[in-house]
Amino acid sequence: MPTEQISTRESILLAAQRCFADHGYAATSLNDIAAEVGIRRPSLLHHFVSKEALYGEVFERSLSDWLVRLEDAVSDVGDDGWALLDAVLNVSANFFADNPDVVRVLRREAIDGGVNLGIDMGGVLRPLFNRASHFLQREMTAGTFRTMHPEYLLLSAYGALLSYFSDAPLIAGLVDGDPLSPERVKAHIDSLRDLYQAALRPGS
Amino acid sequence: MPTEQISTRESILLAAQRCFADHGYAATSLNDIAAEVGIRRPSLLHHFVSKEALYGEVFERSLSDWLVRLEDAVSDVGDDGWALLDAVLNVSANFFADNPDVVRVLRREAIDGGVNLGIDMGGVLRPLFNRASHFLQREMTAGTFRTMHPEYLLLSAYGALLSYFSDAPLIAGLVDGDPLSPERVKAHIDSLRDLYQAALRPGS
DNA sequence: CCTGGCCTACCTACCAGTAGGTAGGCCAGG
DNA sequence: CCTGGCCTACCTACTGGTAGGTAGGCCAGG
Repeated sequence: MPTEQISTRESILLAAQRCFADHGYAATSLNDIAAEVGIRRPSLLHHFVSKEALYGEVFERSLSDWLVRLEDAVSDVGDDGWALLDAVLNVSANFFADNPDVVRVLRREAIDGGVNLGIDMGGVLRPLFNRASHFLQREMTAGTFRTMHPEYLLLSAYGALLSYFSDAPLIAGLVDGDPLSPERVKAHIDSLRDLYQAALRPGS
Repeated sequence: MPTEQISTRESILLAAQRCFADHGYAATSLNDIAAEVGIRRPSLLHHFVSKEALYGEVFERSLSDWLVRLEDAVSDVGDDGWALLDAVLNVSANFFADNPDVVRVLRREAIDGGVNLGIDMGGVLRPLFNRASHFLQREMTAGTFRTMHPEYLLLSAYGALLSYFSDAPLIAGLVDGDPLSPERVKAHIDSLRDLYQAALRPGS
């Protein structure tokens, strides 16, 4: 197997992802990214036609990286509602913990509405959202889950899951120790599972 | 009673809050804010010594507006755990719904870690966080609430509550209708209450 | 009453610095 | 020889911030 040395283009994408995650689109200059890679700005623009194009590629990769991981997880598990829920939680949380830059890029875009650069994040996520919503509805009518409003449940879960990672910089100032350490990430996952199992268990 | 016309300084703060909420600190120019007020940039800098100072004031007001509202709510309600939980949820959600710019400013700062401009958001929130954590712990050992890890529970609730408002631009693309409409906000509050009541009810 | 001085609030004109982006040259490897 | 990848040098647009000036309100002193 060949020693897979990453290309300059790939280095740029990685550096850009980190910068965009740390400081946002506007506060990141192409000089910052180029410096991190170790080249000059015009050389960077040799690989990407514009800052916007570079950002677009970073964002698209971030989103699709998460989605394919999610897709794999739900396809692996059978049709058991609880197992599926657990798989989605586990896969997402571990992915976010391993890729802290991705989640901050996505969150920033979510706040902006994904509109500023012609990115339609809602359009991409909507089918997934509807699918998850219908799944929950089905399991609720089947009696597997307690009946709740599936859309709001989903949005709450999305917020609870994502915020721990996107707001890690703030949370680091609230608790002791690194919130993204394996132990703390596991504790967060366990807590979320416990929360939603208790809330969705039908008896009550 | 005099017709309280707002001062230029106040107009600047309001315009700045909207701009910073919509586009973030770096993507907002003093020209944008000044134009919204209807004055020139140097006139704006007559009222605030620098962009950073202006942002600092906007942020501080945003945070303290929320905190005093919260403080009022918890002081009004007695020592009943469930009522307190409900009050915090209601007051926060309604405040966020009425002040959608505030929550986006705060969320942006949370992602940045509140570090970029010398703002120590964690330091301000930590006492509140600890107080809430101890409250939960007490109620759990007293048997009012089911036993969970209070800190992670708190962080999840924070994320679930806040994200609905901070990510409203994205959510607007996921569901039909304005997520910040009174009906949808009420539905979100009801859903959250239902979720946490089910999760925290001791029997199970 | 009015007049000079001081104040606030605003303006235009300008500064240095930095942004994203382009033109064109150098050079190693195929 | 030519192409890909990198460079320096440059451009225009715009940033936050400053300098200096003006219009008008307030107020004490003559």
